Order: sequence, then C-alpha cells, then structure tokens
Amino acid sequence: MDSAKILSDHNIKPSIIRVMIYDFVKNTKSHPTVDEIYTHLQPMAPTLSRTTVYNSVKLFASSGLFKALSIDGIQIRYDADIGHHGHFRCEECDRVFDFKIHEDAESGLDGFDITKREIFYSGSCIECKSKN
Amino acid sequence: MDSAKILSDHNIKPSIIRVMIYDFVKNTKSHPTVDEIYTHLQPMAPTLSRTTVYNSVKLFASSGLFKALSIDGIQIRYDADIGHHGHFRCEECDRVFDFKIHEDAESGLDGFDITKREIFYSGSCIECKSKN
DNA sequence: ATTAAATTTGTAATCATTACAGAATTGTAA
DNA sequence: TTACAATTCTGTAATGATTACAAATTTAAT
Repeated sequence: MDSAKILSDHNIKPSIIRVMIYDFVKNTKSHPTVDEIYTHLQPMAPTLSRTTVYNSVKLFASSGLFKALSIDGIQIRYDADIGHHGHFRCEECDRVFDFKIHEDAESGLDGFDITKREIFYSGSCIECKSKN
Repeated sequence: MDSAKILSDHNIKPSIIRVMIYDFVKNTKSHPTVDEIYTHLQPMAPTLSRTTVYNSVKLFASSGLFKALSIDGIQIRYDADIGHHGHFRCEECDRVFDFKIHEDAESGLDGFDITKREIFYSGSCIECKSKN
C-alpha cells in the first residue's frame, strides 16, 4: 500500500521526510538505528536533522507503525514488521535475523495484559559457525 | 551454597565488596540496576564506588554468573538466575515478573549457535489490571 | 616487612537520546 | 496573493548511563 496513505490512516501527516523515513525502515531488513536512517537519507535530504529522525520514529512507534527494538542494548533499532517474531543477532557478522515464535510459547502470565513483546537471541549464525 | 565459594569456582577473587554485590543481586527478585545496587550497598560500604559496581557486574556477567537484561531499554538490569526464562515489566507499578518459556518456543534458527536469550514482555500485571 | 599483583576508587570522557526554542513549511481564509 | 495560525523541522544544548583511565588502596607471596 502507499506509504503516505498508511501514515494518513494513522493520523500522521505524510510529510516528504516522514514518508522517506517510513519507506527506508520498511524496506530495510536490518532494522536500522536512528543513525543508520539519518546517514542513509542525509544525501537525499541535505537539511535533514537527526532530531527529526528521532521525532519521526518515536511518533511511528507510538502509533503502532514501528516496533522499537533494543537488540544490542546500545542503540534502539526500528522494525516496520509489527507481527510477533524474534530477532537473532550474529555477534560475528553483526547481521540481524528474524525468526518465528510459536503460539503459547510462555506460561505464567495468565490474566496479564501483554502489550509489547521483545525476543532477542544472539550467538553465531549458521554461516559464521561453518567458517570456524 | 556459599557465595564466596561460587565466585572462587568461577575464578573470581571473592573480595568483600564482590560478595556483597553478588549476594544482593542474588537475593533481590527485582533484577536491580547498577544504581540500585550502589544505593543499597553504599550505607554499608561508604567508600563504595559506582565504577566498582559496574566492574563487578560486568565481570560476573562475562563469567556466566549474571545475565544482563535491558528490560526497560534505559538501564541494564542484572539477574543471578541464569536459567532460561522471560521477564514481564508492568508499566503501571514498574515491577518485574519472571515467567516460564517452553522448550521449542521458536523455529527458524536451525544450525545457529545460540549463546544468549532475552525475552521481555510488558503491559499491565494482573493486579494493576484489576484495579482499573 | 617488602614488593608485586590485583582490586578499588574518583574524575573525566563518551555517546545515544531528549529538551527546547527558533526557523521553515503547510494549510486556510479572506 | 496575502496574512495568519498550526504544524513540522532544525540545531544546539542538556541529560544520563556507561566507560576509560590513572592514582590509591588492598591483597598475596616471598
């Protein structure tokens, strides 16, 4: 669907920069950080401010368009895939992989209202593991 | 088991302060932050430095005695329970609850070497939910 | 007791993120 | 078009957790 329309549907005015930020995160599988978003878009939008990127991703996250991930515990990453899934970070090649979480994966939260789920594993991916 | 012996068994010299830090985290269910550890121990050890707390918890984590948790994305919390389990943070009362993760909860990581797992949910706990 | 090694401490630096206020842009009505 | 208000964008300064580092202290062994 048209990104501008998606933003509008969430009561966010689809300014050019907002659409650029939304599109980049949506089309980037690595779940970019604010810095990566800024570095990628800055050549196309020379006056872009880091603060604008921070503001936009926060706005998208609070509207449910993005999920905020603290995958490495250093910088927050943003994911336009809202569905329930896990993230695996390879500590050798630094890539991030998505993986599936089964239904009823947990117990002990009966009666709790779960609004946010974050699942983060790390180690060595299959490629890096076979190199060693 | 004796905390000093546990540290020794992991090739960590059991200094008084290290044992105090280890004991406090082990006996505190809330998975304290460095600041909470420091604030709690400082009256008993007036010369304690925050840096020492940082050094010690990092040492314990790298030795496999603690797990580092980025539950709220702001401060790192430390957990002396090494077993695989999840953490739920209630956004109303700010408490952290442990919960069980089933075996084979995920798929898509065949052949990967998983060395660290972090599972973090948030929302409203059963008590806060019933208050509303 | 002396000396070397390890630990502890305190200050200064780092770095991601946020606060904030002014500048620029957009939308609307005459 | 012009004027005006509302929103968005920008840049600098502040915040706050964590780390770097070197000096001070403690520990261990001879």
